Amino acid sequence: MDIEARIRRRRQRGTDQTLVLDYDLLNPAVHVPEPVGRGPVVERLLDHLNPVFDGSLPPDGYVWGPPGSGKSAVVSAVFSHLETPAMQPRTAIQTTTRAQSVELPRSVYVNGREVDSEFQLYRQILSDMTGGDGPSRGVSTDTVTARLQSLLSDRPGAVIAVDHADALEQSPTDIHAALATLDDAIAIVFIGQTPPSDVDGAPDLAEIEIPGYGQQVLIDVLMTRGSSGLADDVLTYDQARQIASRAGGNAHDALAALFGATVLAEDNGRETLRSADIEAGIEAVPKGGTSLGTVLALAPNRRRVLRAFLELDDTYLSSVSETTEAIADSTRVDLSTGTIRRFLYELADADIFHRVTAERTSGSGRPPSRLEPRFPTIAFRKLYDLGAD
DNA sequence: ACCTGGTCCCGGGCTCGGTTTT
DNA sequence: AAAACCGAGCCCGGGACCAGGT
Repeated sequence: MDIEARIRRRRQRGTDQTLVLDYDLLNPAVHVPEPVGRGPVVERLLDHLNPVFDGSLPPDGYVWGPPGSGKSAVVSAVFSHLETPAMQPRTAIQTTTRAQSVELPRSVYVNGREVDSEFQLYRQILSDMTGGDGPSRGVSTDTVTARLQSLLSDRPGAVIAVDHADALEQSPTDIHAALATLDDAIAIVFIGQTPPSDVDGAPDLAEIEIPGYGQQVLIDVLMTRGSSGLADDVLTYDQARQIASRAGGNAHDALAALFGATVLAEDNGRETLRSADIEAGIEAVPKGGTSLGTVLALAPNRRRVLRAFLELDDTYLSSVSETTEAIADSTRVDLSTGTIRRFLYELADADIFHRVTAERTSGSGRPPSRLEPRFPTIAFRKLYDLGAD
């Protein structure tokens, strides 16, 4: 384990907490370098990327599958390995029959959830290729694409993974149009949940479909992550099976449930997981809900609103207006009621809340609705509190 | 008719990066 | 070299307007 990870553990671990060793290993939004049980999928992705190892670019591709099937896990793992220095010597060795050493295409991984404008998409690619520095704003979108263009003009190009493509405003076709000037210099691998036939531009791409996890593999995922992230023997096989059986092949939901269960046990000062913890952990992850990654990628003020929401007493949850007022009173947020209200409606629109229309008993006007969270609540609360804001 | 909840949109002002002026 | 200026994207505030009820 690297030193950074050791320091992180120490900062996260309370003085007397012996249950959880490393929250990152339980966090479904954090991907591990070696995903469990996805070997065949990794192979198919490597097959697709094969031209990269000869210094040329593969065709554009579309990786798709249901939520929590390991798409991000596999793609981010493979792409991070492409960038390691170990990849480079091989080209030097193979140069005997070639004129000169072959420079491999760069690989770039962009998370569509963290990108909500065209500007940010290109900026993200640019800053990835230049090692972190790039304008955050203050320049035009055209300037950013122009810089990308000049950066790629004298290189073997780049292969770009655009993860969570469903979250982007632009379809693959739009992105191609916008990047048309550097069409020969880049290959894009889109990743999404929507079947290719329903995505504009996707049917023309090489397709890699990822199925959901099987029950047994999901148990393996839980046991592997649990054994490294938790103290010894905390998670039993039966408990892992209990979680897996309710997760419907969704590794995100399963890990979020385990995360929630351990937080509950820890908060109560226990050193083992009880059946009730497991059950409550599962309950705190809505079926077919929104992923932790999406919620954590929200702008800071929206996360604050969500955090404030999670500590409201039930009496303030009967209507959006009541909830708005209560959040406005919270010390966590410093926003006008109008803005909080707008945020809440926007979050409901983004499926982060579900709006339930109340069966009004009296009064006039349109009946109010109350908000129910559609994201893993316990896990979000803990991760928010661990973060610095 | 009237009321309250919900949707939509846009202008102001902020921050950041680049450019021109001092 | 420093300072002043400018223009870009983005967040917040808020208002106009629509929807759904008595």
